[in-house]
Amino acid sequence: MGLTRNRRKTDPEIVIARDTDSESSSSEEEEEEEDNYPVSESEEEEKPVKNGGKIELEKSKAKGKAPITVCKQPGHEAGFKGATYIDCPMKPCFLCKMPGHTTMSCPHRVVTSHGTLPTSHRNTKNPMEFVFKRQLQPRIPPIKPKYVIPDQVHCAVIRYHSRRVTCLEFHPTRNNILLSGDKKGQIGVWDFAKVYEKSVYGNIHSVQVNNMRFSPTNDDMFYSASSDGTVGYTDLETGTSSTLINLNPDGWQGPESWKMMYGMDINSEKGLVLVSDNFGFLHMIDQRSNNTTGEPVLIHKQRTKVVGLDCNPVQPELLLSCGNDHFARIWDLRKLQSGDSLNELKHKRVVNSAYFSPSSGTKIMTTCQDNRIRIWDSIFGDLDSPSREIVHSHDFNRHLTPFKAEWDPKDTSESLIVVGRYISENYNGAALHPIDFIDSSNGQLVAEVMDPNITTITPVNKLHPREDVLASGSSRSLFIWRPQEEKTEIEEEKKDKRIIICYGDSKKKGKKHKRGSDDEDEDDDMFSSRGKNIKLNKTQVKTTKSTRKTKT
DNA sequence: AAGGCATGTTTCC
DNA sequence: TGGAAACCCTGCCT
Repeated sequence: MGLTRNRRKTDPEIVIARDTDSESSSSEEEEEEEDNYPVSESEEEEKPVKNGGKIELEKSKAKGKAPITVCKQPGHEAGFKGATYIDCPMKPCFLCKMPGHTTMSCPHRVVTSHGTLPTSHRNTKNPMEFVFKRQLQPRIPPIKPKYVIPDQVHCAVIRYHSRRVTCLEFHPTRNNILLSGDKKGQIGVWDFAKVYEKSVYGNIHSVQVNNMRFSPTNDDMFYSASSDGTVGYTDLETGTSSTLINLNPDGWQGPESWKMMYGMDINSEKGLVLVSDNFGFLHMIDQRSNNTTGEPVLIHKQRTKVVGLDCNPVQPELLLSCGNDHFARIWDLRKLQSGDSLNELKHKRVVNSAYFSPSSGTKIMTTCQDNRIRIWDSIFGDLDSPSREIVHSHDFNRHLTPFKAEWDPKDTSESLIVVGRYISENYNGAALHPIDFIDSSNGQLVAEVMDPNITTITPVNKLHPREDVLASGSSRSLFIWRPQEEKTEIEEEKKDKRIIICYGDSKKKGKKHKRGSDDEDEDDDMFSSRGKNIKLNKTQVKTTKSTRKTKT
């Protein structure tokens, strides 16, 4: 049953254009931009001229050598043996968090149905459910379209950001413009059609960008919410930015009082920018005046982060929020009052994201830190328990941007979702972290997308609103994936020029990386060095083609 | 070039 | 309740 393994069937097409004309010209361009980066944090100053964005694979191997003892029992350990993770038998399964088995033998690890849990005690006789079935169901095509999976790296900017990517946003009308925010507060604007056209705005925020939205009334402007406690309103072309809210007008008074902006969405009907903070409050900005309206409303537990906001695409007065108090909540903006949500969706752990389905707005999907994606098939039905729970590895980790499962906005059946996977899989000796496409209506894994050159975890993913394009942020790099295409030789050639490698902090001290020195093995970028590594692994199995997975 | 460690957030007790 | 422990895949620095 249609599990397509979207791994390369042929040689990886992406070649790093090192020392070619195109590449060096790109690096010139690179420099120009990077000179404009403000160096805001002192730690940045101390960076060495050249840092090793080196070979993760070796690292993980190294890990095997220093096993972590995770229980008191002597001899019990956990860690990587090669590319395979071995768990401590005393700990609950790393995937589903249930005791009694290890990750390798987890029942949710079955290849085809990536661990859907059966519906529990659903009340199918609920009248609202009936109404839903009669009135709304007919609008949803019963036959699922054939999924087109963007499974090939089409272009990339390696080490584009100086810190890990935290959020992505496609331009609402210009198909090839991608916004990316990072941990440091910088925002990238990349035209991925003209691959080399990109810029980074470093003075909008001082720390982590958590969410970005384009203005529905002016395509050239976007909002951004940041952990610096501000909401920025920025001109896409010039980077000229104004601050619409600042929750820390008196500056740093210690961690107890420092406020941060997390969730953000726009209610275009009312012309409101909705933003949520780390103290449990919702703030509103009037788009016309660019000023706050009304008082902040407590929508989640006091002093907890409200990480996500989502306005219903059909009924914009319906707001979905989620946060660290283990709840997702549905609100009616017309009668928004603290404690007065329409519904409370309880979770076992922190809820990283909660989204209405993109076209009908009648489904809800949440990503929770208990390694489950939850689906409610109808907001009109029984919301006490989700319609489905899909066990999926997307653990919280301090080094990673929290994972969020995202709908495919183009899938009219509202079932295809994309989400990065935390736990690695042994693909012919290489530990890779695929990006999973899941049919959320049944939990089936539709495709696992990966590239042997990307060995980092990819927690940030977004599907294009109109085209078969996936954008993903992995560590400091951005990737654009498209479906496999017929390859002409011209295409092949072009591909060489589709990967941009940024030498990041190298120039901070006015010193250039050793570009001119005809660097033999100087590829400190992840794409090429990883590629090499994979080759090593391939030779082990005596083939230079196919990185076919050897999973059992 | 292998190893140390800063880092933040959540859960545990 | 607050303080401490845990943390499985970062990335930088020595």
